[in-house]
Amino acid sequence: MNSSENDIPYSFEVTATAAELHETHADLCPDERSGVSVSVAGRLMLRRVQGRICFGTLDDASGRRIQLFATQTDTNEYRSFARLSVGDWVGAAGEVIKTRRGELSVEVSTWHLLAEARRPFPDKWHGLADIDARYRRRYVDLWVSPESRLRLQTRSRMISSMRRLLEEKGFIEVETPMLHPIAGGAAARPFVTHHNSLNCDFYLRVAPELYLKRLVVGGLSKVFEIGRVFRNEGLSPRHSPEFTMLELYQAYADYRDIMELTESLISEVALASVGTTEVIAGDQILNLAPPWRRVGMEEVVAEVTGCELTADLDAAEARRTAAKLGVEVEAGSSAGQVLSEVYERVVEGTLLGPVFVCDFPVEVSPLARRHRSRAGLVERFEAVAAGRELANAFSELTDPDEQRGRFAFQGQSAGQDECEPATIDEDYLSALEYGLPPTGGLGIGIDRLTMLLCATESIRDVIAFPTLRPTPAEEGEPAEQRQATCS
RNA sequence: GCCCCCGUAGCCUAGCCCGGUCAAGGCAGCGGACUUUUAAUCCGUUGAUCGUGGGUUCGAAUCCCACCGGGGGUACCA
Repeated sequence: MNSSENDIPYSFEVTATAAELHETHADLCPDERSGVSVSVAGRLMLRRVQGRICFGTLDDASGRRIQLFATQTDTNEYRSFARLSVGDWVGAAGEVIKTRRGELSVEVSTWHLLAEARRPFPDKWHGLADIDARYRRRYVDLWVSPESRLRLQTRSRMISSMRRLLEEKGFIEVETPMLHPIAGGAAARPFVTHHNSLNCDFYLRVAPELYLKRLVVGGLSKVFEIGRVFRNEGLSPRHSPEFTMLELYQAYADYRDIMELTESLISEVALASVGTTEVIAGDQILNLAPPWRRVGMEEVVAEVTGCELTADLDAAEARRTAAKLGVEVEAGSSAGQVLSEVYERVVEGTLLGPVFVCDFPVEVSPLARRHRSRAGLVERFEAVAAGRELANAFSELTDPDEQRGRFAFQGQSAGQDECEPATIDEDYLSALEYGLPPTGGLGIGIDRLTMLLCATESIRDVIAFPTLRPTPAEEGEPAEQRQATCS
């Protein structure tokens, strides 16, 4: 089609969606007319010209499609209509009818081209098979692959129900900095960026944890944040350099309270977003309805491996047990580190769940409070479903002196890696010195939860625009030049 | 970072293993027929230096090397 912008209207009044029409006119019989006039708009996905009549399939992203029925006698500009391309945006007005073959349709009397698809759409039947193209040109993928659109819709419903549930429970949503002078709250390699007028480097946050707990010190006793965090590490079907986390903190609560909160939150979010607590995990089905099983890490490791491996074991003996199980550990590893390593390597992946794996070794949990009765462990749990970590939570460590000691210990091990800034967050310690009440904290990976609810295996499927290597065209002019023109 | 696999017209694929009328088919596009189609159908037709660059060879989509992009695995990831 040859169209100029002059031919395109500035607005178009839509009076019905395809989904609404299918609902309202479900009882129309074949070859029956409704007498109702509507106007619809969307993308033309198929077109069948039959001489003096023409059928088109309109997709308006409402979840259903509606057929457009045009005839030479009744349709304005019929000849042009019959020449529309697959992918063109069309607004059409006319009576709702059912064709002789029983397909609900809008019999087009007037119509407008709303946007021309100048680039050809992918194969109407096969769609986009090239995975790279699906991620790089998601705007095409969303039309061609309904399941892609569905996943983003599910994600949206999930997050909005999560907000609603937390607000109902008295939590307030807050926003903490993304630019951190010190990358804290998780042991991940950060992205570094530079602020020109302050002339200093910042790290993109790897977790909001330390700032959220500062707010609890400040008296905001139930806070949560849903936001992006950034980790400069490898990509995989389960890891994206930027991903979305929910973190929440509740004063006066311990990790047992947080378990109850977690299982109710996740099961209700599942109900609200996919309508069921049963989700498919490979060839199995798991049920997210509470209560979830609670089991100690030491117990679940014994259960799965048949080996007694506890945090208070002699370190050398623990390492021998790991070797027997085929798990490589570093030479000087403590029993707690070995326990955690064996759990992650051989146990976690086998757990269908949902299950709370509780009481982690203190060495791998620098921000969690010591267990009230078990030596060498902390009050921490991970929620596991389909062999993957869904949530991580603990009774927060509130003692500033012990926190300083834990940071120092982490600094020693992190110091071996020259890329890891091992700076201690003195301001956070000072916040603790002003007093953090007993607090329970929780982190949920939103992308992983979406994957579980959508039964998909790749994190890229639940992120609209996943991180990819830029194409040469996207890299554009060199950074130095850009900086010079901006400053 | 390392290992394995993939890259053919706008889209989906065949050909690659055993180099030589192999650059093929379908959809889309373009021209034509058609008043009830559902990936409409029928007739005709345009379109690809086979990811890029080297090499081997009389001859390479096909074999070799490097690079680019992607996928999977692995490593890093309190």
